[in-house]
Amino acid sequence: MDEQPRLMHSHTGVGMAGHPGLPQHLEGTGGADGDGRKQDIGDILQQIMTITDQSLDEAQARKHALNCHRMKPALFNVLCEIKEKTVLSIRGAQEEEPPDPQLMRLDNMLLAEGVSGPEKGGGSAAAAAAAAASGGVGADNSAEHSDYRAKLSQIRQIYHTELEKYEQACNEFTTHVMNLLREQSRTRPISPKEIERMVSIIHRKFSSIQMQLKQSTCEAVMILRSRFLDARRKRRNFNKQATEILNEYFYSHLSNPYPSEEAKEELAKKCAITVAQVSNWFGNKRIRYKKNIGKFQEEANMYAARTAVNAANASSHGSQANSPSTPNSAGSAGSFNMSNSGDLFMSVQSLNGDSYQGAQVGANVQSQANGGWPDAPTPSSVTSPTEGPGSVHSDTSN
DNA sequence: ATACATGATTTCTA
DNA sequence: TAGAAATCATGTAT
Repeated sequence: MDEQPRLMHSHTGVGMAGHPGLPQHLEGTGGADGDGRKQDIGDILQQIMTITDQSLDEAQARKHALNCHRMKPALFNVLCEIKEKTVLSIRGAQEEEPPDPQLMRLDNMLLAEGVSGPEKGGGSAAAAAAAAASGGVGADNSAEHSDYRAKLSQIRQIYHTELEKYEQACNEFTTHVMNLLREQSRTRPISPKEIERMVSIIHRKFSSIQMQLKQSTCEAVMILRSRFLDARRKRRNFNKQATEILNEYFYSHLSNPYPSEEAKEELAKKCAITVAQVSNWFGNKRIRYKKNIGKFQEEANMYAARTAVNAANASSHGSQANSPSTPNSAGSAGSFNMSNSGDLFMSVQSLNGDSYQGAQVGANVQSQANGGWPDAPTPSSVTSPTEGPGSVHSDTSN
């Protein structure tokens, strides 16, 4: 650092502070030694022009020589003048960029997903929100959530280290360029504004890289979300017990398989699923049963038989006077009222008749099924829509 | 690989 | 707004 870099100040004019006694006008130095000076300037320019062709050491040496050359201040002034004249065109390129809407969107999303926000909390909050939206399934849900959170924090960590890396690289590069410019300002005039501009260009470049990082982070989060939190994707079949409970209710209320709100809650509790899932299940079951009764006959028989056994046990144990409530659950008796006795009776019948053949019992169940459905399909075999111990039609049409 | 089963979602209707 | 119907997307058995 033998010499301070001399930055060009706007409109400083040709008289540079660091160069007292400079010739104000080169062209004014005519006469005898004019030719000599022209020759000198020609040399300098030639050296400048060829400086890039030389090796680094050579160039360094040449640079030093140029810096020490007696004509150097004069050349510097000429460059200053030229710069003064061309600075307008540079200024034209300067513009204030508005905040990029896409970048803002990415930032917002990363913030919302808890990737770029304050340490923890954000992520778990987002996960909880998403879980609530997807209608969680209780136990195994929390495991998936911790998995989700772990993955999210992994993304978060990668994002932050990458971001830091980019920022560091950006700073390093900026200081490097600024040093370079300062260094160059010894031989050519550089205004602070130019440096500022250069820095902003560098920052723009790096911010576009950052944007790519943000973009890919967003994508990763979206993929993670859809993979872990989209209810459809992570559909799990209910466990056997839950399905049995639901089926038992369905087939023992076949004449009116529309559980009340309380009944749904009860079922949801027993099955460890949500009320909405119970509603879904009954919706699906009703429509699928109705669409293809034949296919469900075996199942219907099975549950009817099971219900019958339960009922038989119940009646043989206690007094049979007021037993016809819920077949298998005392707790839910209150809401399961209508048509229970009919179902039960039928089931018992079919069992007692020791003809536990799919077709026969199926016919029983089916005849029952028409009872209360708003628009149940009426299979030709079914004749008695009300109750049907006697209406066994041996429907085997499947 | 395929077909079927099944829970969830969407759209429509009364 | 609950439920029917159609559809989607995944789970599972073959």
